[in-house]
Amino acid sequence: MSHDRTPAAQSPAQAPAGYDAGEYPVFFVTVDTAIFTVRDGALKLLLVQRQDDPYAGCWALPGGFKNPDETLDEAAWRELAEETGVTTSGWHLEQLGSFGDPRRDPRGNIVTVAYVAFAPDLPDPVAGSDARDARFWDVDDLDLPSLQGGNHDRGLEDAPELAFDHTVIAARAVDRVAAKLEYTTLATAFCRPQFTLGELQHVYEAVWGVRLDRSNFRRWVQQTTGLVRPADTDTRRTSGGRGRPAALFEARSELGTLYPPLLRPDDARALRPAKETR
Amino acid sequence: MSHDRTPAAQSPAQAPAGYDAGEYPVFFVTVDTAIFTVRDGALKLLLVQRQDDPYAGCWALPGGFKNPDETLDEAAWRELAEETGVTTSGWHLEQLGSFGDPRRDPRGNIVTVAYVAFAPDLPDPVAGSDARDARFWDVDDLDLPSLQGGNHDRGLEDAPELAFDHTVIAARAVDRVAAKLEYTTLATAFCRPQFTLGELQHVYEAVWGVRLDRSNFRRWVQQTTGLVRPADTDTRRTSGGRGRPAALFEARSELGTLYPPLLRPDDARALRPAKETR
DNA sequence: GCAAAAGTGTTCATACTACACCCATGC
DNA sequence: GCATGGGTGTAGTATGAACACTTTTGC
Repeated sequence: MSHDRTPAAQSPAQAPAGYDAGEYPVFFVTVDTAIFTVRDGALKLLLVQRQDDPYAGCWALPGGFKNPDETLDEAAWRELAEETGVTTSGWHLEQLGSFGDPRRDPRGNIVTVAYVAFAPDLPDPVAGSDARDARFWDVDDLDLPSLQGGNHDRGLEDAPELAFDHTVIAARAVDRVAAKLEYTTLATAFCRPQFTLGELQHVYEAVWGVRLDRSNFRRWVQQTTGLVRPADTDTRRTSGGRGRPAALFEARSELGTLYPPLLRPDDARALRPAKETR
Repeated sequence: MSHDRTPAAQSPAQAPAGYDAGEYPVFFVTVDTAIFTVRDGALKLLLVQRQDDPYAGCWALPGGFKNPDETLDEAAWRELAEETGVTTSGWHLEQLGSFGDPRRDPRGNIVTVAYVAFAPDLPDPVAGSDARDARFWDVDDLDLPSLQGGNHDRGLEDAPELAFDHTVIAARAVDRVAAKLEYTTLATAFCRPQFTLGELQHVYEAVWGVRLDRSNFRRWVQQTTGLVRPADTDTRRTSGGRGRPAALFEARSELGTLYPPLLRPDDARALRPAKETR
């Protein structure tokens, strides 16, 4: 769904009920979602290649128009389902921020509300009817601007060209993910229902781009309340099939605050932009 | 400005340029801002009392309609200036989130983008033409819902009744403030250009509702890079006029990330809702 | 002198870092 | 056996909490 599909429209584009036309300016409202997953030791972002103008051929975050009879969250869930086939399951989906620059869409005044979603590991996406292609991109292969005015345009060869202001949105989204790993249980959202501590550690390492000490990571996870709980089953091997089989754990709650947090080393803050809205 | 003033409208409320009417649903877009200050050792929130229906007599966050020719940030700054008379100075203003429940406004489909602003200490606000009154409220006197499903309706006597979904927005805003003190330089935004370490500590104590050890706070502030810098002037006494005069400091930058953060004690997390978006 | 707030130092317990070492599996 | 990843322990250091003491002002 990339801004070009007709939503289940029921009301014509007049002024919303309750106001006379002409009283205040009106806007289209869209919802765009940055869907992340961790695969092959790297953080991946789902992008769809646009079929039609504007920005035909460019890559964009999946999104669509808000309906008058749904909340913003519901619109994001609906678009997520349409895009990935996911039934409203245990995924984590949260609002990132809104963007309303009048020049952000050449067609006119469109305010978009950006969301961020986190997926364990996904079957490869299918391109929708309005999309030429759809795939997960390694975020390190995207040419995203640094949030603190650093080096945009790193001279990447195969970096896709992004539509609209989606480079800005994607950069903010990547930053949000990295920041939230520190003080929330978000990392478990990238794992399947049952996971090993090694898999969980790989999430942190992939998102932050660092190596963590296995022993210390273990200790931190287990003494941090509300993060994981041992699964009451047997063990299985993972990570290829080598090594000793690992114990399984499961996430404890939906999304909680961690105390103490796991602060990334400050060199990991430099690589991926640090400041943000949280 | 409380949803009822005509913005500097230039385009009639038809579909935005570039699209045919009827193609997609349209919405009004408003901007509401939670303006905080610290006064008398407590965190205060600016509310205006509505003159007209809906919710006449109720208190609301100051806000207004977005214009078609401005970004969301610009709209928030404009409303902030209209409300407080502040020229676009060094204030900190950031987006909180958007709310688009179709039932949030009885007049119809209005999507609002909420902002949070931080003021050092403000001359008392003047009620606008559309407002019956305007004043700072102690956040502890507001009946805000806990974000983690806790105790709403604490049986406060003089708690004002809030319009629309502004209890939810205000609760999220309070939570955002408390969370951002931990790992950003936000606390300095509540201080005047030059301040003492005691004043800075009072900000933390007021927002978190705790007492901090003076000695440890001092040490933390001074060893944390990028938070404060000594002002090159003489000293002055503060806090009433008692005690030894204190050295003055000034904020170092706009809004930075703190490393290490100053984590509030976990009992302070329970009082004010903890989880949040950052 | 006394109260109040600023400024400095010291102690002690805890938490974090960086390793070293053993275990269980596939090949 | 060997490579690979899981699991446990430990010494040294850094960090943070609690508290004692001194200094400078107003009254």
